[in-house]
Amino acid sequence: MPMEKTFNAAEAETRLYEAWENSGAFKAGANASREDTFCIMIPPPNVTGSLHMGHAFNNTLQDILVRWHRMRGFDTLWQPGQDHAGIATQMVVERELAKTNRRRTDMSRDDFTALVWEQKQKSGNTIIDQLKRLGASCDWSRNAFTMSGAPNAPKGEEGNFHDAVIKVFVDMYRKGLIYRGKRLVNWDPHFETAISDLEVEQVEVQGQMWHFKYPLAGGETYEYVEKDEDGNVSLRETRDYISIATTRPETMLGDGAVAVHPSDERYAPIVGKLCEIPVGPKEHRRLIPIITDEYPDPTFGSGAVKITGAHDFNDYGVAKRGNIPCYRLMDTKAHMRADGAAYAEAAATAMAVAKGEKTLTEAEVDAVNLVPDDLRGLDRYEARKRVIAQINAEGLAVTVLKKSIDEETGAEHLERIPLVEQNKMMQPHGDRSKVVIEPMLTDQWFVDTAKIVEPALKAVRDGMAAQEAGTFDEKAGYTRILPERDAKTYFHWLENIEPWCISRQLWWGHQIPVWYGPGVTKWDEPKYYEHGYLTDWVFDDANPVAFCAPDFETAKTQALAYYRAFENHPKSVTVLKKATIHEGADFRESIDYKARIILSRDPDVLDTWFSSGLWPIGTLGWPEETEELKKYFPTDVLVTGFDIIFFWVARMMMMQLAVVDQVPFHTVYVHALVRDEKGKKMSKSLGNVLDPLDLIAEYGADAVRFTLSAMAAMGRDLKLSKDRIAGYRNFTTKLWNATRFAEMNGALRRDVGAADLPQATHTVNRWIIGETARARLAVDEALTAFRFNDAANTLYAFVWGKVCDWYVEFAKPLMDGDQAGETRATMAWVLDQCYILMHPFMPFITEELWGQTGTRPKMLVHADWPAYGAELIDADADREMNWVIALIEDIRSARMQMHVPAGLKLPIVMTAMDDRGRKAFADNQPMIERLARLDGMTEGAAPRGSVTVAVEGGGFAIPLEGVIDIAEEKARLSKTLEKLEKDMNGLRGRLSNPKFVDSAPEEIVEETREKLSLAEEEAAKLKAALARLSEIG
RNA sequence: GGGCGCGUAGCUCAGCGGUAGAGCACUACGUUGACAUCGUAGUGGCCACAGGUUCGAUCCCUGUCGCGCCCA
Repeated sequence: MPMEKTFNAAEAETRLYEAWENSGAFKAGANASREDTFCIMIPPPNVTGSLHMGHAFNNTLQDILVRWHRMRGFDTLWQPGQDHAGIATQMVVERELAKTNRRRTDMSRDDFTALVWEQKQKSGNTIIDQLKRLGASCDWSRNAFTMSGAPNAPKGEEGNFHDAVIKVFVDMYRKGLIYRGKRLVNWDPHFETAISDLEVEQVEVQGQMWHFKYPLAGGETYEYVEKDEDGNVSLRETRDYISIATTRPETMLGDGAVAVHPSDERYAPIVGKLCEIPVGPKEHRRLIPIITDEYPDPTFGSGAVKITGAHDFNDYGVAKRGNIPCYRLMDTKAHMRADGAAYAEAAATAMAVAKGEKTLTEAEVDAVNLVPDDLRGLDRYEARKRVIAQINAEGLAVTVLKKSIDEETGAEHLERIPLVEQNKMMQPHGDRSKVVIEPMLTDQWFVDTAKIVEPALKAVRDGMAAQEAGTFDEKAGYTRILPERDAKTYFHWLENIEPWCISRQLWWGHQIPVWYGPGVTKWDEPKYYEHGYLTDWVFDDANPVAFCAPDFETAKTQALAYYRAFENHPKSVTVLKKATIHEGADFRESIDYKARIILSRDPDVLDTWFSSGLWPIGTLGWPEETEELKKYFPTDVLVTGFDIIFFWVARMMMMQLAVVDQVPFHTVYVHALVRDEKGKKMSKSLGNVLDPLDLIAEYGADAVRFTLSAMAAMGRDLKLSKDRIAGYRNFTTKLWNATRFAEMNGALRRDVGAADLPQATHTVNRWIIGETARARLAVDEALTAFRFNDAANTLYAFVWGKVCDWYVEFAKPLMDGDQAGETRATMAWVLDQCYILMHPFMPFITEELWGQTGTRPKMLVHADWPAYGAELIDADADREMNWVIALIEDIRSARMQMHVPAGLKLPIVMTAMDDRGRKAFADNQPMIERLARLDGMTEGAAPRGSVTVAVEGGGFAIPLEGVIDIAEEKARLSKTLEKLEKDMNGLRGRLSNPKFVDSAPEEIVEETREKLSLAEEEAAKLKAALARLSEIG
């Protein structure tokens, strides 16, 4: 059955993908013919996600590497999977609940996570199916999930990723690499969870800055002096206050101090004194100290900064340095706190602290609610309004004079109004919730990154050094990041690493394997406790003890050991040594003094990136010593976007090194962003998103893939336009039609086995075999260096520019000559090579052509990648064909410029020619005549009125008496000559410079001389031709 | 403010010490045993600017001007 006229991508893609999958073509180790392994871990997409252009790009590159290695016989694994995307997934389910007016908190945690699992099972396959449409050759039988094997995972979600995550947490905890502490974190009031710095987006907003007066305690006054740049006094007044600027007046309630720069002379007289926070009930106004710190910028605002340690990162630093208490003002929804003792009592406590009469523990400070009773429970923005109103009402706002003119009377009014500056400012927003992040002092778990960062830095330092030195070794245990620029990003981040907050106040995720029991305070002598027991110890609820273990039973064992270690005084009635341990919701409620101890599990879950940080070992079955782990770990290449170098790459490096003491991969290839054709980032709100699936439907997956690879210049964003994709779709059609031509001419390998190299004698055939070898070398070299665009462009130029444009044309007249047999064999071989070399880039059409053109022992996906190289390049054939091509191009060009009708066949006269030229012409005369539209060649002098074609080794004349426009031909020759002479001048200039001849490398000088002599030769011919023309014209 | 980049043909970009390449777009002409999703020919560049190093700079160095991105 003859081939269809074009490739039907939509029909073939599904069919071919199924054929690959059904035959197990993508399974780990499929087609392996050598010991070497090659393993890529997919960057796990969110389980609720769908394929976007970035994924398409990322996975196309991975697939190219994977298919290339698989064809080369490597034992290859492309490990797929998805991550559970804590916040994002929980958000999807909560949004779904909201449709029926339900909330997560209306149900139990287990019921909620069951719903999330349902959602996962509903949407988890979407992205997998999409990746399949792209042609991704992952081993889907090994598909992994970062929550697999979690305690309440439904059937079909078994696996041991959960075990791996928990084991790592426990191990790191025991090694002291994980700790819990009260820290200022980015709090998302919408999701009511902490999020990491990396999940915060800074957004520029129009902000307002209020200026308030903090009166000095006891009505004290001081001389406030301002000086200009020259040191002259520009303002001097007596003040009884210090002026503060703030963008967040509601946080004034939690101020612990006012800070000024130590060098700021304006405030020197009042440093160390107390001032009053100008808000809250008058009778309980709090006093706070004026301190010095390097943080305040004397040139900004008033130079004095209020310090609210619990709600601002900079202030937190100042508070820590100055030992200033951090009073938390808000609850998890960022509403003003409504808990704890009444304001009067809280304010009194805070006063005592400020005066140094009292010190509080961290927990005690946190219990102090300094929100005045009338503001309790309000939203933070509502509270802000009220605070401002109260201060203004009291006349404690800094004011400015404002002039207004009465429109009727024309009278001027001057009034004082509060100073409110309008400033652009950066405000933190949650990248998922889009609400304003509230810095919040909370208990969280942290990875002590400072302790594990060094090996991760060293591995890449070593890898980059080796790369630089050209001694890079994949097995050396270090890692390189390509392009180099991204290694800089990596270093920069890791060298300035902050502790990593890994706890999230979510329900969906790996629950932290820590159980809390009550602390124990032990006395030297037994006392009668309030319940009437005689005892030498008492539980201390405020300071619980943590037991970290993989499961409750183990935690229980630890707890027993812990509690029993408290020796009991012989006189004690209660005996801790006989303590029993139970698991429960809240140990505080369940303690009794017969030492029945309740352990309650930390409700928080781990940051998703903590689990995806273990992706390389976790997907391979760690902590079990699986075959796959032994075989494929460390993996080879990670292909990822630059935007998750911090999120993921750095953390994988740190964690794999910390857990198994090995780098997870030897090479990280970082690619850039796919943008729209105008260079804008694709975003839903801009509406400029190109959906890869639409593009695949329109142009075929091969065209989309090829476009992405052809544009994948390292480290450069790619601007994607449909025109470009259409161009590469045309390329697939070109290959298809070249095959059709071969089919029509019986030049296919039907029923021929492996693609053996044909025995070619004709120059044309020897030449294209050499070109094929060149292409294979270039593709391999490019892919080895991760230069996907070079590889793709090499293939484009070879298939279209060499095979289709020239070889197929040259072959036409050979199809019924003496060399017909070898030409058919060569064409079949060349096309096979095209399919093979193109397959990693365009898997579908090449597999289809492979199948349609012969009965093959294996599918193309498993075809052997060729190993031939320079030995197939025939220098003589090369030279000859290049001469022929140049001649044809020159004749075509001359004809076109002389306006010779395209269909007119012309005779040609060889005016002079060396032996090599004669041979080249004779060998290829039918092709030259056909492609240059010639009709017979004679030798002799150039006839009157002919155009001249100069080639290496000689020249031709094409008689055009009557057709030729002499002026036009003169212009044509002059133009060429002019260009040539310009070149020659440059070359002569260089050669006549003794410094050039002396210091430039010999081969450059030689090359320059050759160029000049060739140019001179051609120029002479052109001049002769011009002279002839002058005679007649 | 700090860091990392980028300014090359109308557009999108390669190249990165030996006087510039591709694709698309554009113009003209279309015939030959696959292909109009095509063929042939052509137009188009002080390689941002100014200095420096070098026999030689689009390429290396310094500065200036524009433009991105990341982190504050």
